[in-house]
Amino acid sequence: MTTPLSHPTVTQKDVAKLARVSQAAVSRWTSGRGYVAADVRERIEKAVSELGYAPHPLAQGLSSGQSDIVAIVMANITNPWYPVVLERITQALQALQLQVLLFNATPPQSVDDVVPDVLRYRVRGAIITTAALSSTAAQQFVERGIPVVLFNRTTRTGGVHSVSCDNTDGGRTAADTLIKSGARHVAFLGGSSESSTSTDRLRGFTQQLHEWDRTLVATVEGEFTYEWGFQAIQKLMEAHPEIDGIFCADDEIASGAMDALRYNMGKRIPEDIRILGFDDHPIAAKAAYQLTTIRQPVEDMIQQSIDLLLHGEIAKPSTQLLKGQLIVRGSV
Amino acid sequence: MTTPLSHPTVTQKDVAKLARVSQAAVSRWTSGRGYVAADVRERIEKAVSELGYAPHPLAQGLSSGQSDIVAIVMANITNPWYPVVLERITQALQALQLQVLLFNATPPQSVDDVVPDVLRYRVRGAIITTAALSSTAAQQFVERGIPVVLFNRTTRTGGVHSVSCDNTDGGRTAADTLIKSGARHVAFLGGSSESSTSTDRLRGFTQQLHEWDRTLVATVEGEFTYEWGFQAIQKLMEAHPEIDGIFCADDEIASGAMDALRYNMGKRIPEDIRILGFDDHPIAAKAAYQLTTIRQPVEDMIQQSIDLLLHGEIAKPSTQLLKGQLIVRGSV
DNA sequence: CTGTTAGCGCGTTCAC
DNA sequence: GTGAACGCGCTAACAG
Repeated sequence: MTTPLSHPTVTQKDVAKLARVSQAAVSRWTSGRGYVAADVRERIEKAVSELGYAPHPLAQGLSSGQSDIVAIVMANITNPWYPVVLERITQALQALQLQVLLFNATPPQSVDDVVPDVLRYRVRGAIITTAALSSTAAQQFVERGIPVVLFNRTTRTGGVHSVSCDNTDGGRTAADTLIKSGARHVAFLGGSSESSTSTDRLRGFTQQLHEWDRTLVATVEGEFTYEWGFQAIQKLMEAHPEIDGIFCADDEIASGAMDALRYNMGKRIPEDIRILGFDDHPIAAKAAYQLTTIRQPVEDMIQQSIDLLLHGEIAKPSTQLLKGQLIVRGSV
Repeated sequence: MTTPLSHPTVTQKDVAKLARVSQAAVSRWTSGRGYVAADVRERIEKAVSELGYAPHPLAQGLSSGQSDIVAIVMANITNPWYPVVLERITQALQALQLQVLLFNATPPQSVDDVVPDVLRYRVRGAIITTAALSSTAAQQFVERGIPVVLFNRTTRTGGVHSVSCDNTDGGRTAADTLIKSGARHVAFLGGSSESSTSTDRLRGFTQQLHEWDRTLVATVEGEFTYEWGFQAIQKLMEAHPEIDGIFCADDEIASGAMDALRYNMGKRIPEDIRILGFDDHPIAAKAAYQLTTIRQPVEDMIQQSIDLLLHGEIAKPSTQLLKGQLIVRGSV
């Protein structure tokens, strides 16, 4: 029995001919929509496996207007938290027979820059894990009926869903944790001041500090990188040597701060100074850091995102806020 | 002046009607192939900008058989070296107006599992950054004329290109570096024994050790993870307490080993024991590790990969081997 | 239940 | 140079 496994492009027409049915019947079979009698189905299935037929998703999309491609717009792939996000998302999507088209929006490129491209592809939906997109860009999606989910970002922009950790609540937890561990003079080492992620965390932190009748000694904002955390902490400590507790907007910043503190300034953690991060990314668990942090519920966030993408109503944008979880290690 | 910016799906036909030319003329204009008179071109361009027309890549692909999508198959996104690879690749590809379709091949899923999917999409080419694919899978690509580049993996499989660091050479450098720094009893902490990456590094290491009249005290192989490095080093040191120099198959393993050595076994690095890694991923530069390592020439590797993808001949598979560079920090 | 017909948006002959 | 006509692989009406 010869197996002509993979000749160049076998189409529905080929299957139809071999099975002696119409091409439309084959289409009904592949799509699962419409009726196909038992004997016809058998002949089709036989032909399909004989020819090694596989539907062409791009052609399917063209005629149905329904793509099975989901766009993911990312900027901070280098920040170790995002790879885990990306990995989980692609896995979840692949399990649903959806494919991931990846768009990079690293600094020279902004989210708005790549929007035209993702639009051109008539994607099924878009997950955006980077700075909030402009309202005009958002509108482009809405007009075309393409669902958008902002991941790890909140927004007031109309028409787009958003899923993120309850950063304000996390900020409060951070304050409690730091104070209870004995910190008396605390500061905040933020990420970008334009990201809701950073500002929300700061807000909750400040609020809760207030509850304890403590005030924030200092706040510095920059970017979500190791390097920035490393530099910023030094200036911060010069200006405010009394600081003995620091809440960092994410674990990357925290790891930079810890390294500067330990290896450049000879501080002990947590004896001299307590450090708290956010995310719980892979590095936080390493023995060299043992960073106490607030873990984002990645799995749930992804599940929600995909749910909204597939079943959410564009007309009623939803904002999901999931609680983070304090992971106690050795840095407080 | 009304700007009907983004009505649902404006096509070549719409442009043609507005410009009072044929749809074929518009097609020639967008593709740049074929002749278009000056006045016609002007009318088209005017209509295009008025309507905000953008070609539909999927339809382009359908009729031309040429896709502008490149598949990237990855497994180890969580290993910090790969995100930087992914970031660079997507940037380079996007600059060329090519889009990235990402496929995840994490353990339950193997490369061969996702091959059918990437095939279905009639992609322009595929870059595979994970375990070598089976020869039957490779053949599927060849039959369809889809160029494949194995990134960071070598192969004897026919029809696929491969770009990687000269791992054998890197292994030799590792031996030299360790020995010159005074190590007398060296061991190798490998990654997966099935990856050419790990075995090539080991081979060069062993060879060069031989040149120095030294033998390898021990070799252990497992996986390219922090956790494995952390555990493996402990067993290794129990069995061979005399070890004072270790070459790790990658920086992830090395960081795990360093942590275990320092925080579980009270060893000093590099005084008591010297550690050498491979890759030069972000963590290696952190103050907490200061890992001496062999940097892979990522930029060049990516450039070569894309070159082969776009201009390489499938009939003559090419194997590129690029030299790594020793980055001296504090761990030897 | 099935086959026929007509598109989806675009590239590509081939006459004019 | 240009446009009419056809086909890429598939879905979605429509009659029968």
